[in-house]
Amino acid sequence: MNYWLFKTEPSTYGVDDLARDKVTAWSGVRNYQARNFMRDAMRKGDRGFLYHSSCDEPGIAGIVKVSRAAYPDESQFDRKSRYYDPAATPDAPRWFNVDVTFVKKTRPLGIAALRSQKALAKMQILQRGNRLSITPVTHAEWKCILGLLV
DNA sequence: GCCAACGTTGGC
DNA sequence: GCCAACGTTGGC
Repeated sequence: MNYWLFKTEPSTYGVDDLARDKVTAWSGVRNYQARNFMRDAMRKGDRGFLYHSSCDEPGIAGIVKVSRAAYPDESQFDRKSRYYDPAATPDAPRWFNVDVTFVKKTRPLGIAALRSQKALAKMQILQRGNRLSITPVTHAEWKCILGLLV
């Protein structure tokens, strides 16, 4: 089983939205590296943190699980969507998404608290200039953060 | 609002 | 294929 971090802006779709929906297609990812993580490396049953960015309290806000492996992202075919991609066709989809299921809302664990942990020094989300919306989390990082949430 | 960092675009 | 310009991201 692998661990991941899903970054999202709570003003668009945050942990409370997922708690309400229970499951959602993690669509709209338009970055090749992040797509490749979903398409090539994510498996059903993987776990992840939900991370809130571009908000008052950036940090970890919830725990999720991957409930369906990658499949073509419907929004790439939708002309009305901001994620529409004219170069994508159903026969040759360019973008993929997994389904993410709500596990639980955590107490907010802010970026400063994360930075204060030596064990998390190399965590991708904390690196300078990081912009990837999906990043792998190591088992050690996962355990460290779970410990902080107890 | 600022600024650093990064990905994408497009001219050549 | 190079690289400058541009747009976006995201913490502060």
